[in-house]
Amino acid sequence: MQELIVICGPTASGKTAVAVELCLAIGGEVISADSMQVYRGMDIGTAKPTAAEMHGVPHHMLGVAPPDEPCSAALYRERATEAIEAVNARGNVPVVCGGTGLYIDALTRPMGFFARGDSGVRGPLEAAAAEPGGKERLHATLREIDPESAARLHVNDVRRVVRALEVYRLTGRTLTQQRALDRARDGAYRGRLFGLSWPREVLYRRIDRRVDQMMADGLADEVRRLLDAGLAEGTTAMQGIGYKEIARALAGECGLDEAVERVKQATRNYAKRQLTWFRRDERVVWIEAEGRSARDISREILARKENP
RNA sequence: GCCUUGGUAGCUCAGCUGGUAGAGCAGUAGACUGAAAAUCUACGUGUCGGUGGUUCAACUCCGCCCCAAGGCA
Repeated sequence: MQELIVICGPTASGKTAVAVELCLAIGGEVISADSMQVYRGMDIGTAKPTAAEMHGVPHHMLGVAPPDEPCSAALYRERATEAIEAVNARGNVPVVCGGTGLYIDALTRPMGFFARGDSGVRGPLEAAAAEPGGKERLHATLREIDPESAARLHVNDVRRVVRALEVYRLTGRTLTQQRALDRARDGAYRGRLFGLSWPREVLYRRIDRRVDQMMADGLADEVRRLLDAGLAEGTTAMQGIGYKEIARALAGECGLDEAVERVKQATRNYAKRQLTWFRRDERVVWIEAEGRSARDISREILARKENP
């Protein structure tokens, strides 16, 4: 099974530059693993690498989907797998780089992603959950058909409870049964994950600075362009950090300064969630990034890859 | 100088006819299988501005002082 190098870590940890350095060193091409960079027209707010930052290294899975229809981990895996195989065919090395843990797992772990979301099934379930006592009833229903999942999921985690019921209605198998089937299979690739690590306070300061830079680079204009193009608030893409907050400011709900503060706050919260995700992944080899150049870090990754 | 209103958790504030206090946010930790930058969970001892007094008991009532905002001179 092919081994995939994956550069991961929280937002603003410097993954992009490290991936590029690594590719320059080994003849690689970057496969982005980012749930927001896949959308077209969302560049500044997603910190999509610019042409200058790419240094001629080909990048894939950037801006490959229209922002008005949601992408998904399963869809991502399909497209990313195609991209990886194309890189292989060219005789180059695919280097996965991104902060969306689920997308990385979609490539490197056996995950079924059984049953595409179906609004005909999901809609009524969500409506039922919204009624008084509805969450409790749905959770009780799940407990009957799939006690293990019910025990695993909190009553308030409506999204996952609904999804578990949806999978059962759509496939006739419970989530627990589906997951058991997964365990018997292999993932598409074996992941060699390298995570970039920073002292928390330093990372938070980098985030604040980067948001200011995004504003200077024209984030507000980018959001306005998307809204003018008809992208509705509440779509998956518009739930991206930086987009939902600025959109509200543009609608006059708050000042731009206040929106910027919220973007920073939301980004810091997000970085922390990413850390929780990657920390529990036993495959991740953590690399101290503070005070080091991207090239230096990429050298360490190569060395560690050869001598585990 | 006088009057008024405030001073309670990192921040914004609630509260007590007197029985030593609690929300939201932040922070920290965790979860996560076709929405994942989403969604969900857990964690609250702080000189209740200071100091005297009344009281069995004061964050709560009274006096004085300090600080902030506003008003009057």
